[in-house]
Amino acid sequence: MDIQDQTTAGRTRKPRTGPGRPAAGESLTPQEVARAAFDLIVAEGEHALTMRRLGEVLGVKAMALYNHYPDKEAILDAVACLALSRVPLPPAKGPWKSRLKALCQGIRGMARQYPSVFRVAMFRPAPPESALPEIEFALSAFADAGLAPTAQATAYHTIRVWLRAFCVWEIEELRTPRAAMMDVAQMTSSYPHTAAAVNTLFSPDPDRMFEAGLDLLLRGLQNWKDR
Amino acid sequence: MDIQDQTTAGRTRKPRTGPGRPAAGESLTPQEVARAAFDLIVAEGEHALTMRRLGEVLGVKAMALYNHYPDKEAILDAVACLALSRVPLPPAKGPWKSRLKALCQGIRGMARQYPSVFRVAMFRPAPPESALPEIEFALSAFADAGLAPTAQATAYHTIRVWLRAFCVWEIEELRTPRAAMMDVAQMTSSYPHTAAAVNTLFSPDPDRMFEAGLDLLLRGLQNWKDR
DNA sequence: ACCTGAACACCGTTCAAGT
DNA sequence: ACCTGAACACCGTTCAAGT
Repeated sequence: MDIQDQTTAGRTRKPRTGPGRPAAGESLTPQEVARAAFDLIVAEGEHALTMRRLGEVLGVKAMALYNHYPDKEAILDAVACLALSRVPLPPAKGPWKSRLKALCQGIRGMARQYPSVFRVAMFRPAPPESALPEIEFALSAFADAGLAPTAQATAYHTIRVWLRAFCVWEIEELRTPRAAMMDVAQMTSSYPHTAAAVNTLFSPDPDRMFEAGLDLLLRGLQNWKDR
Repeated sequence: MDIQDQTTAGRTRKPRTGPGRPAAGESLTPQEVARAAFDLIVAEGEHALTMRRLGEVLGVKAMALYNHYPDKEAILDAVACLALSRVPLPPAKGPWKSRLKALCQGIRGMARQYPSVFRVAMFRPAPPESALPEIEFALSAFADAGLAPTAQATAYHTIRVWLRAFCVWEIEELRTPRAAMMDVAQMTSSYPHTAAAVNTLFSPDPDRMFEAGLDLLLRGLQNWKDR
């Protein structure tokens, strides 16, 4: 799935009446705006998304955007919604643990591919309907694990919260150069357990952390009848 | 448990009386600036923390702050560090599960008491040394659970990530009025598992979610030797 | 209906100048 | 060493005006 779309990337909005343009595209649409915002954040980071800059990309003055969204916040919501729609659902086959792992890996993959957008979208409330397929997929797997409906919902919530935060952590971890390790060894002299695990604590391997965290959660899920 | 910081709680900067000027010989300290920023965010929210406003609170012009911090980002880091220092460590007695629960409850309590600050501090990298007591406390509990050092570190990381994100979610959940429930029921007609758990999914009870999530993680920890 | 220019009320930060 | 005034290069957003 390639998200880069050259057809809209460098296009400047020329006066309508272009015979090549779809009729519906004679003026800006909210979709176009959201898409351009998404691409802009991908290309230049969250800080680059300003109303003026976004207008420029769309060949329009900043003020024109207010014809399609009430404010910048609404545009960011739309970006979050767009990001959510890009998460692929794996096939609903195989053991429940595999299905859940595949789902989580898909979300993590999106986070790694578009880290800036993921940061923005992360804790922004998205309209429920766009998340329903993902929710149903997860709940179905939990059902196969033997959980009652309420427990399914609780389990989904817990894993969702962990996964989103893990991805944000990973993005930050990969961004910052692992340089400031300095003399942690010295500081931990009076903390024996910390000293014994200092490498895993202060130079964690994201892949291992992902596997381990997911494993921990799925282990806890086995025979989890009481919630 | 009282989170108020005894060492600085009562001490306010010698009143720079009114809009007046500093008494001769007195000058701002980084501590004072960080503390004022903390209080300002608590009182008026993150958006209220601007250099000009913070200067005003301290009886000083905005530019004076740059004598003590290189930029606003550094001030936010200091606020994060301050927040971390407010988390009380429970007594290191009793079964390991109880100790971990108490630790998590303490952090959650801080989040609920200072939600705005918590949001700011959340995913901001704090200097490791200020977190060492908390880390040692947790690792010691994991050791009692029978985990090897590497597994202790992994478990700590996973629970830390989940807890931080849970608190951010809870803050958002409590802030937004549970009004937009609308006709989810209708939308879920083609998603049977989602429909069966619709109440827990879309009107979750934070307390129950906290208990359940923590329980899930601690359950997964039992006999978790392989990481 | 959609877009623009100009303006408002802000930002963080730099810099030269004061004490 | 610490603080200030003025200025710079931005923000999001409002509003009246154009088409």
